[in-house]
Amino acid sequence: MTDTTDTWLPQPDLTGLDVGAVLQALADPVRRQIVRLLDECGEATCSSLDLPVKVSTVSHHMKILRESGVVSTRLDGTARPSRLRRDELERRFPGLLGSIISATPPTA
Amino acid sequence: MTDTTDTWLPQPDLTGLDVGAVLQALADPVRRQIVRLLDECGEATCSSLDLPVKVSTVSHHMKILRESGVVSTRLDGTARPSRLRRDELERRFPGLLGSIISATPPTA
DNA sequence: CGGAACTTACGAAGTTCATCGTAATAGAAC
DNA sequence: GTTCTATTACGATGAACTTCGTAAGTTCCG
Repeated sequence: MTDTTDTWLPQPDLTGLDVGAVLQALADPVRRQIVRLLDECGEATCSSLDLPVKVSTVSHHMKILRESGVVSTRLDGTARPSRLRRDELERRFPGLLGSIISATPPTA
Repeated sequence: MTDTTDTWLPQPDLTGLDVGAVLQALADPVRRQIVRLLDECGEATCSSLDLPVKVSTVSHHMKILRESGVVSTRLDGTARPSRLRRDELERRFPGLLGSIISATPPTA
């Protein structure tokens, strides 16, 4: 995975990560749920996630997560599977993502 | 310090800390600045902090930080000095506070 | 080519939030 | 007791955010 031949949607690089944007992204409960689900399944599209909001809203949240640097989104036909940027986040904000995931219950 | 004879304003206990409330509290740039300043000076009142907002606004932010469990506020005459709940936050969300503080520049 | 499926951009509605000024409260000092 | 200072509660205002429905753009497949 992480095939370099894949095409990706625009996203900030490691040095461009802003702690304010990341925290604001993770402050929303739906987005934390997305993060938790991606942590479990590895990769998912907006429509494949089981969330209590409409797909267009999930797409909006995924965009915020991507632009803040929390997730990467790959182009695969009409699908846009996203995954966590776990290693990069860990390097930039050690412990942050892990604490949040382990503190986010499945029913939040 | 942390004299048990002191009186404190109401605050959630360790098990009552909600990751959503903490992240929402730390998502605001002014509140992150307060956290950074408290990390430096140890304890401070609303009026003693050098911030680009009015004191009444600082009081509002300090209340949010206190109710989310990020700071403790002690009663000392008319003053209400607050300090970080560093150890408790570290036990509940390991690495979170440190990552945020080190990623929050003095001019944010 | 034509249609179906997936995603997102856009506009709108309702809510939440940051900020301020003012007023009220509580302690300290005289 | 009175006055002064420090803090906070309250109301208002304007911005930002979440959510939705709809429409538009892409890709895949008969």
